[in-house]
Amino acid sequence: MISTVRGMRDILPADMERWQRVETVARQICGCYGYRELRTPLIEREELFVKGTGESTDIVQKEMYAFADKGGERVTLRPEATPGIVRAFVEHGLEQSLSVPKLFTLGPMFRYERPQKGRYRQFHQLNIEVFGVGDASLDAEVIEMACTLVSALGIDETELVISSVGCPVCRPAFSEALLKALGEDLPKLCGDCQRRATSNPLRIFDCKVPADQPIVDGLPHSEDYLCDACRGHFEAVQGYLRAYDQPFQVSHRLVRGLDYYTRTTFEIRSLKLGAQNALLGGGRYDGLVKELGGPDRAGIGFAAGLERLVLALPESDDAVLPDVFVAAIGEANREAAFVLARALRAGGLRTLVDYEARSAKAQMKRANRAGVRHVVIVGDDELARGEVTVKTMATGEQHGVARDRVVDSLLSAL
RNA sequence: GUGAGUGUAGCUCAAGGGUAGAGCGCCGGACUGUGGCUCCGGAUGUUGGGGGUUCGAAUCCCCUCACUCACCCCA
Repeated sequence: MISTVRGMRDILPADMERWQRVETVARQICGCYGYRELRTPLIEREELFVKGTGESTDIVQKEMYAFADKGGERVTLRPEATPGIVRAFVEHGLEQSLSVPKLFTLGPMFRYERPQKGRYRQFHQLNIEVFGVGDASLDAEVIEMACTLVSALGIDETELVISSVGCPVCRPAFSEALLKALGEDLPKLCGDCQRRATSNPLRIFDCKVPADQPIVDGLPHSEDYLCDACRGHFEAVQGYLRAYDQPFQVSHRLVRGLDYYTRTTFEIRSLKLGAQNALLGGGRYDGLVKELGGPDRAGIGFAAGLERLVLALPESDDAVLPDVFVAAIGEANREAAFVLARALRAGGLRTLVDYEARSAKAQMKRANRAGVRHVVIVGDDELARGEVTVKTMATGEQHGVARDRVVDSLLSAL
Protein backbone atom coordinates (compact mmCIF):
# COMPACT_ATOMS: atom_id res chain seq x y z
CA MET A 1 0.00 0.00 0.00
CA ILE A 2 1.14 3.51 -0.70
CA SER A 3 0.91 5.68 2.37
CA THR A 4 1.16 9.38 3.06
CA VAL A 5 4.54 11.03 2.92
CA ARG A 6 6.01 11.63 6.35
CA GLY A 7 4.57 14.64 8.12
CA MET A 8 1.63 14.85 5.73
CA ARG A 9 -1.81 13.79 6.85
CA ASP A 10 -5.31 13.37 5.62
CA ILE A 11 -8.04 15.41 7.19
CA LEU A 12 -10.89 12.94 7.20
CA PRO A 13 -14.62 13.65 7.07
CA ALA A 14 -14.90 13.04 10.81
CA ASP A 15 -12.51 15.96 11.40
CA MET A 16 -13.86 18.34 8.80
CA GLU A 17 -16.65 19.52 11.03
CA ARG A 18 -14.10 20.96 13.45
CA TRP A 19 -11.97 22.41 10.67
CA GLN A 20 -14.92 24.15 9.14
CA ARG A 21 -15.88 25.58 12.49
CA VAL A 22 -12.41 27.07 12.85
CA GLU A 23 -12.34 28.43 9.31
CA THR A 24 -15.84 29.86 9.46
CA VAL A 25 -15.22 31.67 12.73
CA ALA A 26 -11.85 32.90 11.46
CA ARG A 27 -13.35 34.37 8.30
CA GLN A 28 -16.20 35.93 10.18
CA ILE A 29 -13.91 37.63 12.69
CA CYS A 30 -11.51 38.81 10.01
CA GLY A 31 -14.48 40.41 8.30
CA CYS A 32 -15.54 42.19 11.48
CA TYR A 33 -12.10 43.73 11.83
CA GLY A 34 -11.96 44.91 8.22
CA TYR A 35 -9.65 42.30 6.69
CA ARG A 36 -9.93 41.20 3.06
CA GLU A 37 -9.01 37.69 2.03
CA LEU A 38 -6.31 36.92 -0.49
CA ARG A 39 -4.48 33.79 -1.58
CA THR A 40 -0.90 33.64 -2.66
CA PRO A 41 0.89 30.73 -4.35
CA LEU A 42 2.24 27.82 -2.35
CA ILE A 43 5.42 28.04 -4.38
CA GLU A 44 7.55 31.17 -4.33
CA ARG A 45 11.09 32.03 -5.27
CA GLU A 46 13.48 30.76 -2.67
CA GLU A 47 15.07 34.17 -2.27
CA LEU A 48 11.77 35.62 -1.03
CA PHE A 49 12.13 33.65 2.18
CA VAL A 50 15.89 33.96 2.41
CA LYS A 51 15.49 37.73 2.39
CA GLY A 52 12.12 37.91 4.11
CA THR A 53 12.07 35.25 6.78
CA GLY A 54 15.77 35.69 7.31
CA GLU A 55 18.91 33.85 6.45
CA SER A 56 19.80 33.11 10.06
CA THR A 57 16.48 31.49 10.96
CA ASP A 58 16.06 27.76 11.40
CA ILE A 59 13.24 27.93 8.90
CA VAL A 60 15.53 29.03 6.10
CA GLN A 61 18.60 27.15 7.20
CA LYS A 62 17.11 23.72 7.58
CA GLU A 63 13.35 23.56 7.17
CA MET A 64 12.54 24.69 3.65
CA TYR A 65 11.26 22.44 0.91
CA ALA A 66 13.50 24.17 -1.62
CA PHE A 67 14.41 22.84 -5.04
CA ALA A 68 15.20 23.79 -8.58
CA ASP A 69 12.23 23.41 -10.90
CA LYS A 70 12.52 22.03 -14.43
CA GLY A 71 13.57 25.41 -15.72
CA GLY A 72 16.34 25.62 -13.14
CA GLU A 73 14.52 28.22 -11.05
CA ARG A 74 15.22 28.06 -7.33
CA VAL A 75 11.80 27.79 -5.72
CA THR A 76 10.39 26.62 -2.41
CA LEU A 77 7.16 25.51 -0.85
CA ARG A 78 6.25 28.40 1.41
CA PRO A 79 7.28 27.82 5.03
CA GLU A 80 5.24 30.80 6.19
CA ALA A 81 2.83 33.24 4.59
CA THR A 82 4.05 36.70 5.49
CA PRO A 83 6.76 37.17 2.85
CA GLY A 84 4.39 36.04 0.12
CA ILE A 85 1.72 38.46 1.28
CA VAL A 86 4.24 41.28 1.41
CA ARG A 87 5.33 40.38 -2.10
CA ALA A 88 1.74 40.46 -3.34
CA PHE A 89 1.13 43.74 -1.54
CA VAL A 90 4.09 45.31 -3.30
CA GLU A 91 3.72 43.55 -6.66
CA HIS A 92 0.10 44.59 -7.12
CA GLY A 93 0.29 47.99 -5.50
CA LEU A 94 -2.41 46.97 -3.03
CA GLU A 95 -1.66 50.05 -1.02
CA GLN A 96 -3.38 52.05 -3.75
CA SER A 97 -6.33 49.78 -4.40
CA LEU A 98 -7.30 48.81 -0.88
CA SER A 99 -8.97 51.40 1.30
CA VAL A 100 -7.51 49.72 4.37
CA PRO A 101 -4.42 47.58 3.85
CA LYS A 102 -5.64 44.75 6.08
CA LEU A 103 -5.25 41.28 4.57
CA PHE A 104 -5.80 37.72 5.65
CA THR A 105 -5.17 34.33 4.11
CA LEU A 106 -5.80 30.73 5.00
CA GLY A 107 -3.81 27.83 3.67
CA PRO A 108 -1.08 25.23 3.90
CA MET A 109 2.57 25.85 4.80
CA PHE A 110 5.47 23.43 4.57
CA ARG A 111 8.42 22.94 6.86
CA TYR A 112 10.77 20.00 6.84
CA GLU A 113 10.73 19.22 10.55
CA ARG A 114 10.41 16.10 12.64
CA PRO A 115 6.67 15.64 13.16
CA GLN A 116 5.17 15.44 16.62
CA LYS A 117 1.94 16.36 18.35
CA GLY A 118 0.73 19.64 16.88
CA ARG A 119 3.56 19.82 14.36
CA TYR A 120 3.45 18.52 10.82
CA ARG A 121 5.42 19.08 7.65
CA GLN A 122 2.34 20.34 5.91
CA PHE A 123 0.30 22.44 8.28
CA HIS A 124 -2.22 25.21 7.91
CA GLN A 125 -2.25 28.76 9.06
CA LEU A 126 -4.55 31.71 9.25
CA ASN A 127 -2.43 34.79 8.60
CA ILE A 128 -3.46 38.37 9.06
CA GLU A 129 -1.28 41.30 8.03
CA VAL A 130 -1.68 45.08 8.15
CA PHE A 131 0.56 47.46 6.23
CA GLY A 132 1.37 51.11 6.67
CA VAL A 133 0.18 51.68 10.23
CA GLY A 134 2.79 52.11 12.95
CA ASP A 135 0.59 53.24 15.79
CA ALA A 136 0.42 51.21 18.99
CA SER A 137 -3.37 51.20 18.86
CA LEU A 138 -3.13 48.80 15.94
CA ASP A 139 -0.76 46.49 17.82
CA ALA A 140 -3.33 46.30 20.58
CA GLU A 141 -6.20 45.75 18.15
CA VAL A 142 -4.35 42.92 16.42
CA ILE A 143 -3.62 41.27 19.76
CA GLU A 144 -7.15 41.77 20.96
CA MET A 145 -8.47 40.30 17.71
CA ALA A 146 -6.29 37.24 18.19
CA CYS A 147 -7.71 36.77 21.67
CA THR A 148 -11.22 37.24 20.36
CA LEU A 149 -10.63 34.55 17.75
CA VAL A 150 -9.44 32.08 20.34
CA SER A 151 -12.30 32.72 22.73
CA ALA A 152 -14.89 32.77 19.95
CA LEU A 153 -13.81 29.22 19.19
CA GLY A 154 -14.53 28.30 22.78
CA ILE A 155 -10.90 27.57 23.52
CA ASP A 156 -10.01 28.17 27.14
CA GLU A 157 -6.98 27.63 29.35
CA THR A 158 -4.80 29.91 27.28
CA GLU A 159 -2.32 32.61 28.10
CA LEU A 160 -1.35 35.73 26.21
CA VAL A 161 2.28 36.69 26.39
CA ILE A 162 3.63 39.91 24.94
CA SER A 163 7.07 41.38 24.61
CA SER A 164 9.03 44.00 22.78
CA VAL A 165 12.14 43.07 20.89
CA GLY A 166 13.06 46.67 20.19
CA CYS A 167 14.16 48.06 16.88
CA PRO A 168 17.37 48.22 14.87
CA VAL A 169 18.37 51.21 16.98
CA CYS A 170 18.14 49.63 20.42
CA ARG A 171 18.47 45.90 19.80
CA PRO A 172 22.23 45.85 19.20
CA ALA A 173 22.76 47.56 22.53
CA PHE A 174 20.68 44.91 24.25
CA SER A 175 22.53 42.05 22.58
CA GLU A 176 25.75 43.59 23.69
CA ALA A 177 24.46 43.99 27.23
CA LEU A 178 23.46 40.34 27.26
CA LEU A 179 26.87 39.14 26.21
CA LYS A 180 28.51 41.45 28.68
CA ALA A 181 26.30 40.23 31.53
CA LEU A 182 26.99 36.67 30.53
CA GLY A 183 30.70 37.29 30.68
CA GLU A 184 32.58 34.34 32.03
CA ASP A 185 29.35 32.39 32.64
CA LEU A 186 29.02 31.79 28.92
CA PRO A 187 31.12 28.61 28.84
CA LYS A 188 28.90 27.14 31.57
CA LEU A 189 25.83 27.27 29.35
CA CYS A 190 24.68 24.46 27.12
CA GLY A 191 26.01 24.00 23.61
CA ASP A 192 22.94 25.50 22.02
CA CYS A 193 23.31 28.65 24.06
CA GLN A 194 26.96 28.98 23.12
CA ARG A 195 25.92 28.98 19.51
CA ARG A 196 23.09 31.41 20.17
CA ALA A 197 25.52 33.80 21.78
CA THR A 198 27.13 34.40 18.42
CA SER A 199 24.16 33.98 16.09
CA ASN A 200 21.36 35.68 18.02
CA PRO A 201 21.96 36.31 21.71
CA LEU A 202 18.26 37.03 22.35
CA ARG A 203 17.55 33.37 21.70
CA ILE A 204 19.38 32.43 24.88
CA PHE A 205 16.09 33.23 26.60
CA ASP A 206 14.56 30.30 24.75
CA CYS A 207 16.79 27.88 26.60
CA LYS A 208 14.96 25.24 28.62
CA VAL A 209 17.97 23.37 29.96
CA PRO A 210 17.44 23.33 33.75
CA ALA A 211 21.09 23.82 34.58
CA ASP A 212 21.19 27.03 32.56
CA GLN A 213 18.21 28.62 34.24
CA PRO A 214 19.97 30.31 37.18
CA ILE A 215 22.27 32.09 34.77
CA VAL A 216 19.54 32.92 32.26
CA ASP A 217 17.29 34.22 35.04
CA GLY A 218 19.98 36.68 36.04
CA LEU A 219 20.35 38.26 32.61
CA PRO A 220 19.14 41.78 31.90
CA HIS A 221 15.66 42.28 30.48
CA SER A 222 14.93 43.68 27.06
CA GLU A 223 12.49 46.25 28.48
CA ASP A 224 15.37 47.94 30.23
CA TYR A 225 17.25 48.48 27.00
CA LEU A 226 14.50 49.76 24.73
CA CYS A 227 15.07 53.14 23.19
CA ASP A 228 12.65 55.87 24.24
CA ALA A 229 10.50 55.45 21.13
CA CYS A 230 10.21 51.68 21.56
CA ARG A 231 9.54 51.98 25.27
CA GLY A 232 6.78 54.51 24.68
CA HIS A 233 5.27 52.30 22.00
CA PHE A 234 5.31 49.23 24.22
CA GLU A 235 3.72 51.12 27.10
CA ALA A 236 1.02 52.43 24.81
CA VAL A 237 0.23 48.91 23.61
CA GLN A 238 -0.16 47.77 27.19
CA GLY A 239 -2.35 50.76 27.94
CA TYR A 240 -4.76 49.84 25.18
CA LEU A 241 -4.83 46.21 26.25
CA ARG A 242 -5.77 47.29 29.76
CA ALA A 243 -8.50 49.46 28.29
CA TYR A 244 -9.78 46.32 26.53
CA ASP A 245 -9.66 44.50 29.90
CA GLN A 246 -7.47 42.02 28.10
CA PRO A 247 -5.28 40.11 30.56
CA PHE A 248 -1.69 39.57 29.45
CA GLN A 249 1.71 38.85 30.80
CA VAL A 250 4.86 40.59 29.75
CA SER A 251 7.70 38.21 29.21
CA HIS A 252 11.25 39.22 28.57
CA ARG A 253 11.81 35.65 27.49
CA LEU A 254 9.41 35.61 24.57
CA VAL A 255 11.66 35.48 21.55
CA ARG A 256 10.21 34.74 18.17
CA GLY A 257 12.24 32.79 15.70
CA LEU A 258 11.88 35.12 12.75
CA ASP A 259 14.41 37.78 11.94
CA TYR A 260 12.02 40.49 10.84
CA TYR A 261 10.23 41.27 14.08
CA THR A 262 10.50 44.72 15.57
CA ARG A 263 8.96 46.11 18.74
CA THR A 264 5.82 44.20 19.70
CA THR A 265 5.77 40.42 19.60
CA PHE A 266 3.14 38.19 21.14
CA GLU A 267 1.98 34.64 21.44
CA ILE A 268 -1.13 32.85 22.66
CA ARG A 269 -0.43 29.46 24.19
CA SER A 270 -2.71 26.67 25.16
CA LEU A 271 -2.03 25.23 28.58
CA LYS A 272 -3.25 21.79 27.60
CA LEU A 273 -1.62 21.02 24.28
CA GLY A 274 1.77 19.48 25.02
CA ALA A 275 5.10 20.76 23.84
CA GLN A 276 3.83 22.47 20.70
CA ASN A 277 1.58 24.81 22.60
CA ALA A 278 1.71 28.04 20.60
CA LEU A 279 -1.73 28.50 19.10
CA LEU A 280 -0.74 31.67 17.39
CA GLY A 281 2.12 34.09 17.31
CA GLY A 282 3.01 37.31 15.65
CA GLY A 283 4.30 40.79 15.94
CA ARG A 284 5.36 43.92 14.22
CA TYR A 285 7.78 43.89 11.27
CA ASP A 286 8.33 47.49 10.34
CA GLY A 287 11.32 46.93 8.07
CA LEU A 288 10.11 43.97 6.05
CA VAL A 289 8.18 45.65 3.26
CA LYS A 290 11.15 47.82 2.40
CA GLU A 291 13.55 44.91 2.74
CA LEU A 292 11.54 43.06 0.10
CA GLY A 293 11.76 45.93 -2.33
CA GLY A 294 8.61 47.85 -1.46
CA PRO A 295 8.05 51.27 0.01
CA ASP A 296 9.09 51.90 3.59
CA ARG A 297 5.91 50.79 5.32
CA ALA A 298 5.21 49.48 8.76
CA GLY A 299 3.77 46.01 9.08
CA ILE A 300 2.20 43.82 11.71
CA GLY A 301 0.42 40.50 11.77
CA PHE A 302 0.09 37.07 13.23
CA ALA A 303 -0.12 33.48 12.17
CA ALA A 304 -2.47 31.02 13.85
CA GLY A 305 -1.90 27.29 13.54
CA LEU A 306 -5.14 25.72 12.39
CA GLU A 307 -4.12 22.19 13.44
CA ARG A 308 -3.50 23.51 16.92
CA LEU A 309 -6.74 25.43 17.08
CA VAL A 310 -8.58 22.31 15.96
CA LEU A 311 -6.70 20.32 18.58
CA ALA A 312 -7.63 22.78 21.32
CA LEU A 313 -11.24 23.07 20.23
CA PRO A 314 -13.74 21.84 22.79
CA GLU A 315 -15.65 18.70 21.92
CA SER A 316 -19.04 19.15 20.37
CA ASP A 317 -21.47 16.88 18.61
CA ASP A 318 -22.91 19.12 15.96
CA ALA A 319 -22.14 16.69 13.17
CA VAL A 320 -24.05 17.39 9.99
CA LEU A 321 -26.38 14.46 9.40
CA PRO A 322 -28.46 13.70 6.34
CA ASP A 323 -32.18 14.46 6.57
CA VAL A 324 -33.93 11.76 4.62
CA PHE A 325 -33.44 8.21 3.38
CA VAL A 326 -35.54 7.03 0.47
CA ALA A 327 -36.16 3.29 0.71
CA ALA A 328 -37.50 1.44 -2.32
CA ILE A 329 -39.39 -1.73 -1.52
CA GLY A 330 -39.02 -4.08 -4.45
CA GLU A 331 -36.99 -3.83 -7.61
CA ALA A 332 -39.87 -2.30 -9.57
CA ASN A 333 -40.06 0.77 -7.36
CA ARG A 334 -36.40 1.78 -7.38
CA GLU A 335 -36.88 4.14 -10.30
CA ALA A 336 -39.68 5.96 -8.52
CA ALA A 337 -37.47 6.20 -5.45
CA PHE A 338 -34.60 7.78 -7.37
CA VAL A 339 -36.92 10.29 -8.98
CA LEU A 340 -38.32 11.19 -5.59
CA ALA A 341 -34.80 11.54 -4.18
CA ARG A 342 -34.01 14.06 -6.89
CA ALA A 343 -37.04 16.11 -5.93
CA LEU A 344 -36.08 16.03 -2.25
CA ARG A 345 -32.56 17.17 -3.09
CA ALA A 346 -33.87 19.93 -5.30
CA GLY A 347 -35.84 21.05 -2.26
CA GLY A 348 -32.57 21.31 -0.32
CA LEU A 349 -32.90 18.15 1.75
CA ARG A 350 -29.85 15.99 2.40
CA THR A 351 -31.10 12.78 0.88
CA LEU A 352 -29.67 9.26 0.81
CA VAL A 353 -30.78 6.31 -1.25
CA ASP A 354 -29.73 2.69 -1.54
CA TYR A 355 -28.08 1.56 -4.78
CA GLU A 356 -27.99 -2.16 -4.22
CA ALA A 357 -31.63 -3.25 -4.02
CA ARG A 358 -31.31 -4.38 -0.45
CA SER A 359 -34.14 -5.66 1.68
CA ALA A 360 -36.43 -3.20 3.43
CA LYS A 361 -34.80 -4.20 6.67
CA ALA A 362 -31.31 -3.56 5.40
CA GLN A 363 -32.32 -0.16 4.09
CA MET A 364 -33.91 0.76 7.41
CA LYS A 365 -30.74 -0.30 9.13
CA ARG A 366 -28.69 1.95 6.89
CA ALA A 367 -31.08 4.80 7.37
CA ASN A 368 -30.81 4.40 11.12
CA ARG A 369 -27.03 4.26 11.02
CA ALA A 370 -26.85 7.32 8.81
CA GLY A 371 -28.83 9.22 11.42
CA VAL A 372 -31.61 10.51 9.18
CA ARG A 373 -34.70 11.96 10.81
CA HIS A 374 -37.12 10.50 8.27
CA VAL A 375 -37.35 7.55 5.92
CA VAL A 376 -39.53 7.78 2.84
CA ILE A 377 -40.78 4.33 1.89
CA VAL A 378 -41.68 3.77 -1.74
CA GLY A 379 -43.59 0.53 -2.14
CA ASP A 380 -46.37 -1.05 -4.17
CA ASP A 381 -49.12 -0.40 -1.63
CA GLU A 382 -48.52 3.32 -1.29
CA LEU A 383 -47.79 3.93 -4.98
CA ALA A 384 -51.13 2.30 -5.79
CA ARG A 385 -52.72 5.10 -3.74
CA GLY A 386 -50.48 7.76 -5.25
CA GLU A 387 -48.66 8.05 -1.92
CA VAL A 388 -45.44 7.21 -0.15
CA THR A 389 -44.97 6.37 3.52
CA VAL A 390 -43.02 8.80 5.69
CA LYS A 391 -41.57 7.31 8.83
CA THR A 392 -40.15 9.43 11.64
CA MET A 393 -37.22 7.50 13.05
CA ALA A 394 -37.18 8.99 16.53
CA THR A 395 -40.77 7.96 17.28
CA GLY A 396 -41.32 5.11 14.84
CA GLU A 397 -44.54 6.81 13.79
CA GLN A 398 -45.39 6.63 10.07
CA HIS A 399 -48.12 7.86 7.79
CA GLY A 400 -49.03 8.15 4.11
CA VAL A 401 -48.26 11.34 2.19
CA ALA A 402 -49.30 12.16 -1.37
CA ARG A 403 -46.32 11.76 -3.70
CA ASP A 404 -46.34 15.37 -4.85
CA ARG A 405 -46.62 16.67 -1.27
CA VAL A 406 -43.65 14.83 0.20
CA VAL A 407 -41.04 17.54 -0.30
CA ASP A 408 -43.16 20.27 1.33
CA SER A 409 -44.25 17.95 4.07
CA LEU A 410 -40.67 16.99 4.97
CA LEU A 411 -39.41 20.54 4.68
CA SER A 412 -41.93 21.71 7.23
CA ALA A 413 -41.32 18.69 9.46
CA LEU A 414 -37.62 19.54 9.71
C1' G B 1 19.27 16.33 13.01
C1' U B 2 19.13 13.66 18.39
C1' G B 3 16.64 10.41 22.09
C1' A B 4 12.90 7.11 23.88
C1' G B 5 8.51 4.24 23.06
C1' U B 6 5.21 1.61 19.71
C1' G B 7 3.92 -1.25 15.01
C1' U B 8 -1.06 -7.90 15.02
C1' A B 9 -8.42 -7.44 11.28
C1' G B 10 -11.67 -1.09 9.48
C1' C B 11 -10.96 0.52 15.13
C1' U B 12 -9.21 -0.80 20.34
C1' C B 13 -6.18 -4.56 21.84
C1' A B 14 -4.76 -10.22 23.30
C1' A B 15 -1.50 -14.23 22.10
C1' G B 16 6.33 -13.83 24.63
C1' G B 17 8.94 -20.39 20.01
C1' G B 18 4.11 -25.13 18.32
C1' U B 19 -2.61 -24.29 13.50
C1' A B 20 -3.21 -15.89 14.53
C1' G B 21 -7.64 -14.44 18.54
C1' A B 22 -11.41 -11.20 21.27
C1' G B 23 -14.46 -6.88 21.69
C1' C B 24 -16.45 -3.09 18.76
C1' G B 25 -17.71 -2.17 13.75
C1' C B 26 -19.25 -4.39 9.00
C1' C B 27 -22.51 -8.02 6.05
C1' G B 28 -26.55 -11.54 6.38
C1' G B 29 -30.47 -14.20 8.99
C1' A B 30 -34.28 -14.94 12.98
C1' C B 31 -38.60 -10.77 11.24
C1' U B 32 -40.41 -13.15 2.70
C1' G B 33 -42.41 -4.44 3.24
C1' U B 34 -39.65 -1.56 8.52
C1' G B 35 -34.12 0.68 12.21
C1' G B 36 -32.55 0.85 17.51
C1' C B 37 -32.66 -4.19 21.89
C1' U B 38 -31.66 -9.53 21.72
C1' C B 39 -29.98 -14.09 19.57
C1' C B 40 -27.56 -16.86 15.49
C1' G B 41 -24.27 -17.06 11.37
C1' G B 42 -20.42 -14.84 8.06
C1' A B 43 -16.22 -12.09 5.80
C1' U B 44 -11.49 -9.66 6.63
C1' G B 45 -4.84 -10.24 8.18
C1' U B 46 1.45 -11.08 3.46
C1' U B 47 1.33 -10.02 12.41
C1' G B 48 4.86 -2.58 8.91
C1' G B 49 8.89 -4.44 5.28
C1' G B 50 13.55 -7.28 4.49
C1' G B 51 17.12 -10.62 6.22
C1' G B 52 18.86 -14.14 10.02
C1' U B 53 18.52 -18.11 14.06
C1' U B 54 15.26 -22.56 14.38
C1' C B 55 12.34 -28.76 12.58
C1' G B 56 9.00 -24.54 13.49
C1' A B 57 9.02 -17.12 14.41
C1' A B 58 3.67 -12.43 15.58
C1' U B 59 7.11 -14.15 19.51
C1' C B 60 14.42 -14.30 19.57
C1' C B 61 18.52 -11.35 16.69
C1' C B 62 20.00 -7.63 12.87
C1' C B 63 18.62 -3.95 9.31
C1' U B 64 14.94 -0.82 7.45
C1' C B 65 10.39 1.96 7.29
C1' A B 66 6.37 4.27 9.66
C1' C B 67 3.87 6.24 13.79
C1' U B 68 3.97 8.53 18.75
C1' C B 69 6.14 11.61 22.39
C1' A B 70 10.17 14.60 23.71
C1' C B 71 14.70 17.60 22.37
C1' C B 72 15.42 21.31 18.74
C1' C B 73 12.26 24.83 16.57
C1' C B 74 7.70 26.89 15.91
C1' A B 75 1.79 27.74 14.14
